[in-house]
Amino acid sequence: MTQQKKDREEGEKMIEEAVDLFIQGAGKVSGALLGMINKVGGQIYALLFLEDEPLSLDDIGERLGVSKSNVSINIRMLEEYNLVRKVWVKGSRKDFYAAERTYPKKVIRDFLDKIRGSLTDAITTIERTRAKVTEAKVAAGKQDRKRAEFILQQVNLIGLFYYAANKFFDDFFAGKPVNVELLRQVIMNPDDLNQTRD
Amino acid sequence: MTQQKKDREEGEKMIEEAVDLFIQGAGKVSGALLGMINKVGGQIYALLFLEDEPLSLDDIGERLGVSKSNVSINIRMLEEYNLVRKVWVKGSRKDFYAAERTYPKKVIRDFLDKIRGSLTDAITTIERTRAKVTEAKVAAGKQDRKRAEFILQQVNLIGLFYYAANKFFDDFFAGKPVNVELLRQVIMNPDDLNQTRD
DNA sequence: TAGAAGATTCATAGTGTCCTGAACGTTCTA
DNA sequence: TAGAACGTTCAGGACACTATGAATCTTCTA
Repeated sequence: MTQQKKDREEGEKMIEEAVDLFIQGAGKVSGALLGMINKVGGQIYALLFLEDEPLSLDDIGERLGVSKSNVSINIRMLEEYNLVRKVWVKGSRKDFYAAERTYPKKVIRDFLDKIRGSLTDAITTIERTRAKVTEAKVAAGKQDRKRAEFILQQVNLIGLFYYAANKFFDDFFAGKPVNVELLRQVIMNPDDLNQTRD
Repeated sequence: MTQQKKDREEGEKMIEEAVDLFIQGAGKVSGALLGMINKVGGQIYALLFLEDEPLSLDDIGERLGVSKSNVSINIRMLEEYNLVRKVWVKGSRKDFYAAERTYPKKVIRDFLDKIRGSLTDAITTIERTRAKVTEAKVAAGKQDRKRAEFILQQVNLIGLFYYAANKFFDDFFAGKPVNVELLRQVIMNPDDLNQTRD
């Protein structure tokens, strides 16, 4: 075997190792994020993303060391997320899949939407609580009225953050200029702002 | 019983219902977020947050309908997050707890830090993959060199987003002005940017 | 110093998610 | 039309997370 041929084989091996690295990383990150895509889902996407040619379920399962049924389920999820599309390959009865190249757009938007959903939930809760306490205050005796006041004050305090965060997302998605200062002020302590100045 | 007294009792009942509402919402939101604080943890914090006086483990467990051991474990977690502090109450041997009023600052920062951690992981993976493929390209034969090129192109593509997101967070925490446009461009489709203009 | 009061730890059980191989249904082809 | 080639579904098992009551540990006090 010539030295050149040895080099070529070494090169191929290294490429596959690099892909493995990428797949592994993708699995880790997907698994960590808000329960949208699980580890194997992320790995499948990563594999297809680095693959020029579409792959079959068997290809994917074999490459990732994962059962075909698992691949089947996860790839359907990826399809629903529009992260992957079925591709027809001439002369084969198998289904082949290729990665959509718009990865971040879709996933990240869904990720942000999920956070937004939590913010909306929080604000709804805040509003409802405020309304109910305000109503109760009217009927309440002196003692309870004081308690109601305190609760309202606390609820308003917590509202500060959620409204700021919500406004940030709204503006961001609406394409408006966003005011980060509002959020920064609510999140950071003044100390932190000073000490991180460079 | 006078009408006034009835009103007062009604008022007190409504206030407690409002607090329940708030607790319920807090549990839901906590449970949904990145596995930092679980449902009961969120509920405990919510309860203490609306309570003027500090509460004991027994108080909390009874109010939330949850075992004392559960409260014990969760409150320790809240203490570690600096969301709650132990308070000494004259004349009692029990531990009492009160909510820190700095809620959003700490939790939200940890939340963002967790996202940042994922971004860092992703970027590390991207860098490593890039390095390895680049190295492999040298030794590779013509065929593999093409594959290496393709992989590099793909990795760079995905890097676009992660670098933009990472820069956003860095600038945000450093107190620098942030450029949201970069992120917007990577996440949004041009269509979306147009159609959401108001 | 016994035991009461309080907090924590532990073994156990419930729950949800994920993965697998086997069973199944469908479509093609010899 | 039998059977091969596929993809999907399903029952069961592994695992992580959470909640519970009992057991344990610690501190106070009668």
